Amino acid sequence: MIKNLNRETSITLVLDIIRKYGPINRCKIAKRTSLSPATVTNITDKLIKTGFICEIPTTISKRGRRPINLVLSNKNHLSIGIEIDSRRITGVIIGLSGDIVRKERVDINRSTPKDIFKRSIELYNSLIRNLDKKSIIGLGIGIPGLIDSKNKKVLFSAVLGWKDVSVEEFFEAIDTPIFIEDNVRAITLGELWYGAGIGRDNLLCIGAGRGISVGIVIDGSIYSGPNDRAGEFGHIVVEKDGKRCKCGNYGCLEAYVSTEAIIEKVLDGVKNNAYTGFSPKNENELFEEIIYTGKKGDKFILNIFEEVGEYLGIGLANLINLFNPELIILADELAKAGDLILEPVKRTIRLHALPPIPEIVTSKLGTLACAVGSATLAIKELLYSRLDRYLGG
Amino acid sequence: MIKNLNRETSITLVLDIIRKYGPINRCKIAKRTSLSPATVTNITDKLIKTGFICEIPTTISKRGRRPINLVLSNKNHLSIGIEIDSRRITGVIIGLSGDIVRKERVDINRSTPKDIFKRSIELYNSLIRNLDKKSIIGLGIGIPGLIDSKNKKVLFSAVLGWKDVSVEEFFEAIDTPIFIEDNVRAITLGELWYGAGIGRDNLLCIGAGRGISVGIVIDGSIYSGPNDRAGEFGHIVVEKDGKRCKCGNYGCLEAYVSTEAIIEKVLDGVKNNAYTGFSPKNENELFEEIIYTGKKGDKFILNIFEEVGEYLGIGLANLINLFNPELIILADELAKAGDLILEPVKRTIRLHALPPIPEIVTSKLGTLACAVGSATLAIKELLYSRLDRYLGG
DNA sequence: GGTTTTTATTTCAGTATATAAAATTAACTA
DNA sequence: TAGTTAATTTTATATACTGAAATAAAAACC
Repeated sequence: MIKNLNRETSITLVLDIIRKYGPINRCKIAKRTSLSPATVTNITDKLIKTGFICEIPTTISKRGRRPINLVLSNKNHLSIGIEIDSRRITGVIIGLSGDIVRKERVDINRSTPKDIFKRSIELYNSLIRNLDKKSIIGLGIGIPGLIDSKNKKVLFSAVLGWKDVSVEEFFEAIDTPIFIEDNVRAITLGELWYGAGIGRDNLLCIGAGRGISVGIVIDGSIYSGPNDRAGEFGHIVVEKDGKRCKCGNYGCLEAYVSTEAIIEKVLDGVKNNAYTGFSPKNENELFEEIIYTGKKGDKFILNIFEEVGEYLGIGLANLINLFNPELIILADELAKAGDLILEPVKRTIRLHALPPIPEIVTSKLGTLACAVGSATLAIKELLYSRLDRYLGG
Repeated sequence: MIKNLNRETSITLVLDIIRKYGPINRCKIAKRTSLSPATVTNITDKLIKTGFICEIPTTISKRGRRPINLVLSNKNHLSIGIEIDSRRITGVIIGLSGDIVRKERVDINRSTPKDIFKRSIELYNSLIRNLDKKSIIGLGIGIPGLIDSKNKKVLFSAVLGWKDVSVEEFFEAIDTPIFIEDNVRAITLGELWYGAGIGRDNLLCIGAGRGISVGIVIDGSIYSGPNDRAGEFGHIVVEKDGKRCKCGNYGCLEAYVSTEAIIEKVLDGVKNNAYTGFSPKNENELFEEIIYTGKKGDKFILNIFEEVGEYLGIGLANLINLFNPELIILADELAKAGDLILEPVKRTIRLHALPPIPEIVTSKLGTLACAVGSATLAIKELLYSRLDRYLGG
């Protein structure tokens, strides 16, 4: 049990400031936390001794004693993150400040939970070879679908074709805390702590791939809703009595905006002899090929992104009107399209969203976002809930 | 300045529990706050001495010493709330537990800020006659429009026809802290603390009248967004390229769902000899008359509510998919329609929202919601930020 | 009816955290 | 070299929180 609640929160407060605004010196931490400099000295001493943070030399030269900057340390505590999707498993090791220490990726075909988790454990073991096991603080796993992260269950995953899969049992052999999360929330956390969202407190992260959902950051933390069902962006209605969606309803955003919808449109066009330079080659890389052709200036493809962008723009305008975010990050597959999709999106937003229009950017962590974000799950848990175990001994 | 941050937060914690779950005894407070019983005794002693809470006798009879229940006290601290809208000014006095001590309402026609605030001050003085001025903790004012509550400015109000009105100067004569807030957020706060939302932490409160917006409650507190622009529910697009909205765009929810849109539809029908028993009488009470006719079973009116309800249902389904709220409260003018609108709304929601479908209810505070919520602004500020001033001396 | 059990609350001594104020350190400057 | 400025640390102090024991107040038991 936590022996003293206040001490815990003060330490977390300081760590939070260092994470968000580091490198930062003790004086500034004191100001930001409204703790006294004396307290900051006490806390940072402990944190340095336990290896969470370290001092780095300052070169700036004003008058007075030079401030000593503090940053999260990447040396003593490492976290592992694994992204599972239908085509591959991606693993990373990151330090507390989000630096990627190692990364590995394996392609997969099989898709039974048992097979996939077996490959995941192989990947985990490969990643941590030669590492001091004491430095590993946890393993986070990002999985597309409906996740019960508290009970470590995959309730449903359309992409993987899973239903009611309990994750914990598969990882019994691994002697480190395990965390699972829905892939888009993992991406959101990754971008918030270590990516495009650093220093922001209210942002939305759009995970657009086969499905489309939104990671919601409110006052610096991820909002999942009381039943973890928040962020079902794909099924908001943007056109009453519109196109039929896979969910059975009509006019859902996902019916218009998803890699599948785009691929379908393109293939339809090709089949009907549309004027385009696109011809499908690798079954598995269709979307990437479409983007490639689009970026070369293919009018047919450009038009499709124009259309899709308009729908996505309406969806984002709705989000802006509701959430008034500082920033919107476009992530996952669709983000690969870059300006191809961003341009029409931004144009539509200007028409439909009430000002202020937030910045809209693509993912900074790119294809590693989910794995990094998953690793961040363990770091977050450590910094917010498990600190005492490290500070006590 | 707050002398000791930790003490402050513990006291607030305890007060919060008493507010949300009171009447409640010290033992249960200790469990809920994870403070020790000893600490709870200390804190509650202080709170009793300063008149924030009081003990009430317990009648239940189990084994063991009877618990002593604690509740917020209505005796020593009172808050005034005033709602300003285009047709009337409504004032209430409430105690800390939300009990309405007094209420008054005046009709107005004039609408210059100066006139309206003059009437508001008259109302204020009338409300507080014979009261011990020391017991008054503040005055909250709810105003429809875009409010800068920090700087106490009305940036824009379509309903009142105001732009850039600084509120503070008008109330210089009043010697109590003043708070202003957008009317829907005030309603939301009122319902959350003292109305249909008691004990809930994640809910949405739909303020539907001439305009339509949503008060968002996340983890027990109201989310306004970094620029106070969150909740612009009226301008989310539910039908791409749909009906033109006053804002200039097409397909906004507000174009379909608002008292104005309903009145317009009804009058149109009457003009075109629709088969209906409705005939407009009092220019100012049109909407109430429509509801009255509808509740009598008039098919024409019922159909209109059916149509409008379908649009509102789609809007709410979108909110449910995004926010996964525990509860949705329908408030303001449209709430007066009750089941007339709730039935079609619920039906549409079942079609378009992903489960779990939250409870959907109408405002509990009714026409006093905004005034009560405005008064709550002062109470909230007192409990969260001004406690030390009372506990110190 | 008195004793025991149960539960709620309070007392009290001890611990530890935060603070203010003063001291120290470490730079630059005149 | 002394003076100025700014960052950090030291020190003594105050106090919030806790655990454990004590007390209070009820019902249950014999």
